[in-house]
Amino acid sequence: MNYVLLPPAMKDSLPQIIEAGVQAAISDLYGADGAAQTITLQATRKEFEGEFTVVTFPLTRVAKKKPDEIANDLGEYLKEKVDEVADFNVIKGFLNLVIQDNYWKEFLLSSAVADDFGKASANGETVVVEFSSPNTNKPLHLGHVRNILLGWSASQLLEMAGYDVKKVQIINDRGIAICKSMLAWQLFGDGATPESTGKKSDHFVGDFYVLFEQKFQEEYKLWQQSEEAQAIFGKSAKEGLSAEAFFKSYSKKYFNDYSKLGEQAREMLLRWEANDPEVRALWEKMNNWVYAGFEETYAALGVTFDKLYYESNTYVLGKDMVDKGLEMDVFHTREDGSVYADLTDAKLSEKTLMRADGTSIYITQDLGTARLRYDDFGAKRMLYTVADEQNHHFATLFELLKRLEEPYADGLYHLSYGMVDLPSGRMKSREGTVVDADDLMKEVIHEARLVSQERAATEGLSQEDQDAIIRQIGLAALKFHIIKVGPQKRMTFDPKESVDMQGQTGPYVQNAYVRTRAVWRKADETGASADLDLAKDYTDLAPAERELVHQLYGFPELVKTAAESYDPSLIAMFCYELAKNLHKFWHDHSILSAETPAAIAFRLQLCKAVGNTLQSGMNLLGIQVPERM
RNA sequence: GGGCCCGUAGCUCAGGGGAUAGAGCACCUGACUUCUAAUCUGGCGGUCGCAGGUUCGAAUCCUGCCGGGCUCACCA
Repeated sequence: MNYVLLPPAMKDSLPQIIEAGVQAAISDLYGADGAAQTITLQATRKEFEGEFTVVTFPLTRVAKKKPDEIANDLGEYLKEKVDEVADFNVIKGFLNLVIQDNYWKEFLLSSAVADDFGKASANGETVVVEFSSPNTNKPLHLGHVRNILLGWSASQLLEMAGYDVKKVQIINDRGIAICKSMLAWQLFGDGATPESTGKKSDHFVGDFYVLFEQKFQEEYKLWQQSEEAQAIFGKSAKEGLSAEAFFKSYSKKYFNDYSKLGEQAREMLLRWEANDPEVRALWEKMNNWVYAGFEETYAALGVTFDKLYYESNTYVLGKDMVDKGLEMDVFHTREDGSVYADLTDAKLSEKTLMRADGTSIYITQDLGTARLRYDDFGAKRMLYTVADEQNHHFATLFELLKRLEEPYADGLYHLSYGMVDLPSGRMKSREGTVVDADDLMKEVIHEARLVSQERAATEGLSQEDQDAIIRQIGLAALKFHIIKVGPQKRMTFDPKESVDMQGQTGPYVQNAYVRTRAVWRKADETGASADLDLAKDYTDLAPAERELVHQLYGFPELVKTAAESYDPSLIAMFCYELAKNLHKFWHDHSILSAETPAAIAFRLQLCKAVGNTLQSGMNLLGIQVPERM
């Protein structure tokens, strides 16, 4: 990957320079093959002076000396022979290296201040990122929010790392669930519409889904009193099982075999599949309501997609993939005509891909959809942002595509993430504990408004501008709170903590950015110069200044790492640390009344670079930064 | 039962061979005449689930156990 990071004279990174220097030192001082040694290099702990630390313990064998002596040897050598190394100190076998101020200055003023700092040049590769992918029977909830933030951030990261990213979602727009909403609307809706009720349209449809479940439960409760039901209970219930427990587990069976409502819903699904014009029209009407609602939510979250796939189209796909598999002899036919793949040698199970009646199943569609996306975009990498409950499904899907020798098979990745719990436990739609995405945003924005009202920082701005800022702050709190947790981890979402605006939060980072902007506004007023040549005259960087520059220095590499591991939480942590150091610097040093004009210019440039980097970092997370707050 | 994931401060989370294990919240504490106090200072807080092993060095790697989650459909 080519990073537009350093001017030609600085094309080797500091770790590379140091490593080469240490290897040369080993050859020169100890007569061993330095190039054969792996050098352990790490960031210097902040309680010691220096930026990079060489761990000398592993070198005792080649050097035949004590760690402290080796560290001193190496330190002397590097200080003398490597321009970038200004000084060193040794603590218990750890060699801490201090980098030349000139190097940091050159880096800051020529690279870090650039608007595209950290951005890789295009690599000509396309990657498809799937995320969100909701059902159309109810509005988006907290679980979707984590999914969307992860998928979006991964997309932004990949883009910054040089990829051409296509953001897609597959919308589950068919099946029994939407039929339930449709039926409830038909039976109990009385011709109501989102307009007539003033409800947000996806919530309107979701409410009918809930209503269906209510009516179904009422019907079910009534049926449980019947002789038929009691007979079944008497016959099928195991010893000691209460009626309540039995009927709870029997619900699905009741829906399929006895329920009037169930029968009607299933009939609607059949009519849908038979392309019944009336049902199709209703289906389109209700789905369009849902889409309009989703659109609002996506817009509020600030996400967009390049292409939408609909299951009503893709559920027929995959049959040619099955044929291909049969031809290649990686899939096999059973006696009843059904098709399966034996994946037991890959520590997976035997997987059916086609029923005896020739109809396909879920995973078959996914085979076809993967191929369709490849045909659409030519992407050899595809990312699926889906909760970890589907780990096995994706392992199976990827294995199948590999055996089919699909050209993109090696570039498939399941961006798996842990589900979101509430402090009270798991979210359950049946128990009404699901946190709605729209409500959530409303709440954090409300909270941001309250905090904002105690301050006067945005006085003089139009109401519209103030509202926009408040929105940005509230959403920053929410998004940062979710994205700062590593994807793999199941997370507990406490609504109280999600509206925090102090400490390790989005608004804290935003505030650091705002400060870097405020000082530039003031500089414009007072006519303070930020001239680059003037800034170069600054000497003797303060520890807080080198710390900031050093941190900026790591950003491009971090973007690369985060993109490769699809882990936005790394960026969130970086933004927080950078903001923290900016705040500390701000507190300890004056910028516009620094000792010399050169110091003022340097610090202004430092603020600019930090501000730009905070902005890029936050944008990678789908978070905006305001100019004032 | 098999497979995968998780277990670190009261709570939410970082760290995934290297120095005395870190942040934030909460609690206690000090700092606004200044470029934004949504900030900064100090304090309190730990058998890194348990037990073995590998290593100069283990929260980190290996093995076994304990606890939690997900999954192993001709459901989606």
